[in-house]
Amino acid sequence: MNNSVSIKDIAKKFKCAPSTISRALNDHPAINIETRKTIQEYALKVGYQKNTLSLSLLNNCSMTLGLVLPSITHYHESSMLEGMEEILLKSGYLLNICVSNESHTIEKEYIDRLLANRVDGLFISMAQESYDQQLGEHIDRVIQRSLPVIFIDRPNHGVASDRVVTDDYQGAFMATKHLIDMGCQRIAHLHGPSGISVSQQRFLGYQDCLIAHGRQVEADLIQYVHFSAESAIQATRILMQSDSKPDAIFGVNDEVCIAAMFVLREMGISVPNEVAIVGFDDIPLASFGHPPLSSVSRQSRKIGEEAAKLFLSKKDQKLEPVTISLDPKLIIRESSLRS
Amino acid sequence: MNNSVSIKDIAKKFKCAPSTISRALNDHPAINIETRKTIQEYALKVGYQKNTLSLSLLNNCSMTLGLVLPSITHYHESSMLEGMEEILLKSGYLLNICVSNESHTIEKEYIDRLLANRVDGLFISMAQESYDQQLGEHIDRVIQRSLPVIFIDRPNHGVASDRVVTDDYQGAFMATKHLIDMGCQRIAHLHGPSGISVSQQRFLGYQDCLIAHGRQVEADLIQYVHFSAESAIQATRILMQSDSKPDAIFGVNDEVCIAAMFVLREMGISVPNEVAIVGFDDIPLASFGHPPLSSVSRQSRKIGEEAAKLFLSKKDQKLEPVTISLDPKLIIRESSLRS
DNA sequence: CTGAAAGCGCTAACAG
DNA sequence: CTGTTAGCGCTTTCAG
Repeated sequence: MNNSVSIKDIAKKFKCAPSTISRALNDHPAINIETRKTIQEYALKVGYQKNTLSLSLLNNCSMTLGLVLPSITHYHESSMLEGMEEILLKSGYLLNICVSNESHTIEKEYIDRLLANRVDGLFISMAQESYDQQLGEHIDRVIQRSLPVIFIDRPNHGVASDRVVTDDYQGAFMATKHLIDMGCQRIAHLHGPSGISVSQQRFLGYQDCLIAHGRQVEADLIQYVHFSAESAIQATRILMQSDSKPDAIFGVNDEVCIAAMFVLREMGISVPNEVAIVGFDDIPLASFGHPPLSSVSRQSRKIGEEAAKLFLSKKDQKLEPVTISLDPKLIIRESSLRS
Repeated sequence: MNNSVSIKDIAKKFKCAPSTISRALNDHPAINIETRKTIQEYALKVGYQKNTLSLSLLNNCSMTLGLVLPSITHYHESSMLEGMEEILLKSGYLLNICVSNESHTIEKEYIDRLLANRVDGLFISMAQESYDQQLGEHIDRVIQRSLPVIFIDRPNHGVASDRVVTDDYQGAFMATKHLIDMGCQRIAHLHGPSGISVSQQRFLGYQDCLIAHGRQVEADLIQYVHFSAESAIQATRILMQSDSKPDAIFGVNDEVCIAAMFVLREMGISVPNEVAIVGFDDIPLASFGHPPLSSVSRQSRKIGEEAAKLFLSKKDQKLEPVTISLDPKLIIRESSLRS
């Protein structure tokens, strides 16, 4: 399957030692400048491509990184990936992407493969299953190898480790505060899947803000959803059909809020006047909702950039674990603007 | 950086040859079953992890693939990626992802890196720049190495090669036909970036359908956009402020249509009665638009699955180049339903 | 049943 | 300025 030409092949052609070719190709000053040129040209002509695998073996460094994510179809994740790519492109790294689909088994399998391929570092947003069942030994194993591991969004069960996150708690607090400021009295929450840090933090921010303003956290006002729009349909209906209807909804992400607005429209309930809405993530389509959706931006792309930079700064010198926490930004649009 | 234990280390511990350890770890029947067990247990205990790089070097096969995409933040791309992952997970492959950001230079750089890392195959959706400037030698070089290359969505300048695509032409034709059937007289098109196959095919389907129904293709009814929602704002305004307003819009993707509906709402123009709309891609949020957006589904996830399967079927036996063309599906929702 | 040796592609130390 | 040699981690003949 592989027709590739090696340094030895070139050496034969020039009737010299492989090391000479190696040096010439690497522009080693000890080699006659003329010879260097000739060899380089020939290499180019025959399409010589350095085999990095051999170097990885030699130098114990593969210039390859692993990224393990529960999914990739949400804007936040793919945008983060683009941020990482941008930084890593310049540093010569290649990124192995692995989608765990929230499964612990798959996550473990992928991590094994990444280790076998000797990635130089690992970025991971843990699968819900791993998180739920407190299964962390597969990752501890990686850390014990003193391989840099950087957690994204979801932490590693409180174990001190490098992390890049948005302050979800603060973002949720800000969103809830904003709804209170708008005069909303009964603020509901579309709660993300339990066990996931992102869901928990957003709920806590919501809860603490209510409490800080002398409000109750009412069980009726909380409905559990997944991160998909579909999952919010039923939840929103239940919310609005209850005896104690909310006059605001803070959703765990934008998708569920867009679905909620859809249901409200169907029910003839006006947004923001009867029900004000704030989402999370600030996906590009948020501003084109009906009405435009207020949302907490978590700077997805920047998370990726920061994670990549953190790795680059860590790879040489071992330092204490660092948590980079980005500030969320509340983007106020019509869906929560009451006059 | 790498504390990893090698087969040699284990051999020392057991005072035997590395080859014995290798065999034991691979469950070679020639090794005493007892010894095998003991060695395997020890390996597990000390966290031995096979170094796949050495095998790649040995077997000329890295179990690693490359995926080069112009971007990853659109649902179509990330969903396709998930489809690929699902298939490749079972076959033991790891996927290197590279986002070219439509730049030829970056694309080339990434392909070089992938080749240097000896990927066993390459999936690519060409950057617009490469496409525009007919720059294909970087990819021809890959093909000449007889490395399997599978084109996704965007073909390789008509050169026969393995491809997985949705039939964009047919999808556009169906969408346009549907608008005609709904009684629309002046069907506008939000045309994607020129030079990109996807844009061209969708335009051609639109054009040919109009012609097939005795309509004219009017320049006034065509506005160029990018694949982002923002880009459609201005385009839609121009369309609706012209002397010859359209009564339907077929957009190159769902994002631009959602933005178009937003502008129409602002202008007080009703959808679908004054202007009917059909998009492309059927993103998850399409059904939650106001009104729900009709769209042509291109089976994004399936494209990824088919591409992965195609690679797996090709890797052993060399066969003639194959084009897998998936049928698009028109999903009719309110945005185009006239009574 | 187990060991020794060669080799995948490359570089770097050491000689010439 | 260039060649020789060893070795990264592993498997696989070929011998014992």
